[in-house]
Amino acid sequence: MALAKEPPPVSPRSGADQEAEYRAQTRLWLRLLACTTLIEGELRRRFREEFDFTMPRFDVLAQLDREPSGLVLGELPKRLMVSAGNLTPIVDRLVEDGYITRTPSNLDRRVQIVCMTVEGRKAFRRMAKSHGSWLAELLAGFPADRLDGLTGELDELKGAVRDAMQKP
Amino acid sequence: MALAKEPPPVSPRSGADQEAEYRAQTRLWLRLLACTTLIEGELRRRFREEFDFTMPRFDVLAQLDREPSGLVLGELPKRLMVSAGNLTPIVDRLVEDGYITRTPSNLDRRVQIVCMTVEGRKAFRRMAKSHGSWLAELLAGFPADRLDGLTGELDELKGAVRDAMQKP
DNA sequence: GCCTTTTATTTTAAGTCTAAAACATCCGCA
DNA sequence: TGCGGATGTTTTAGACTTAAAATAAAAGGC
Repeated sequence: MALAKEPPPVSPRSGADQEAEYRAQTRLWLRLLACTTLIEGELRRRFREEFDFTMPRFDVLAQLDREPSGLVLGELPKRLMVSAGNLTPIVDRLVEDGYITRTPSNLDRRVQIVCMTVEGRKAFRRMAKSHGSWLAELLAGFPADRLDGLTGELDELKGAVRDAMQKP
Repeated sequence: MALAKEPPPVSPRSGADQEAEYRAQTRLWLRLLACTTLIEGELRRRFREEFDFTMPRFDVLAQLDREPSGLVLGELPKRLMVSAGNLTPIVDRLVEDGYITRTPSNLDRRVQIVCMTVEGRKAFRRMAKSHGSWLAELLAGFPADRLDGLTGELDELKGAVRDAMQKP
């Protein structure tokens, strides 16, 4: 297995190279953060202005929309990557406002099942439509034929980060 | 002006195509958000565990580190893309803890100038070093020779979004 | 059948964030 | 000089966020 020979492929790496990579990584991170912040801020603003709704609330509805038979409450924190305690007041308010229902399971009284109501589903569809067109408007200037390529790169990035977090 | 002729280059676009682009845009947005959330959460966790510090506080110090002569307070919200009101308590606490100073300008008594203290600078350097190595650790699995390419794509994306937000 | 451990959820404390209102000061202009 | 509008900052009200502690119920070992 051709290993040796050519100029050091990996190990005796110069400090300058290391520094350059650090900087490149930091630049990437800052850009990533800037893009997300920019888009998220604009979407949040429109949600608030148009529907007097917040993104976390919308995110919960989006998950439930895919599950006609409802979802175990504990599944939401995992899917939305937020803490469980965080969801309690959000779900509370969605129930209060009539968008979803929360019913305890008969098999395990610790577990609750949340399910979208008919009105909730209607409201969600309306908001999702706007959400899609806002996104289209914001991303219109980015070439459509490179959307998937960039998504793929980000997928790889996500996988790499997840792996790095897994092992330690 | 050659407008007509060839198979519709832009307008009579099929609904299916439009739908496909919507989906591609949504996928991109979700991936972007997932990557940012993942990395941000991990960095925040480490900041808290290692230094009992938060990222917004670190971000403020990072800005001031680049400005030896200090910065007008009003510049911070712009650079960090957060609201002004948000910074007040953060700056308050950084002053309280001795990392920075806040002095009113003599020319304009509305304006305040914030400046890092010696201890603040020392603490920042220590944290920035860890921050860099954490990032390197998290991004280690992503090919180094594609960092700049991805950063460039994100730059374009950011520009496109900014343009879209400018004109409305 | 108890007792310990695990699992699902809520509560609490502290911090971050925004939008909008309130304050304070400055500037231009008559 | 004094007034009206612009600008810099803080305050307020409301929502989200996490981590950690508390509660409640189930599961498993003995």
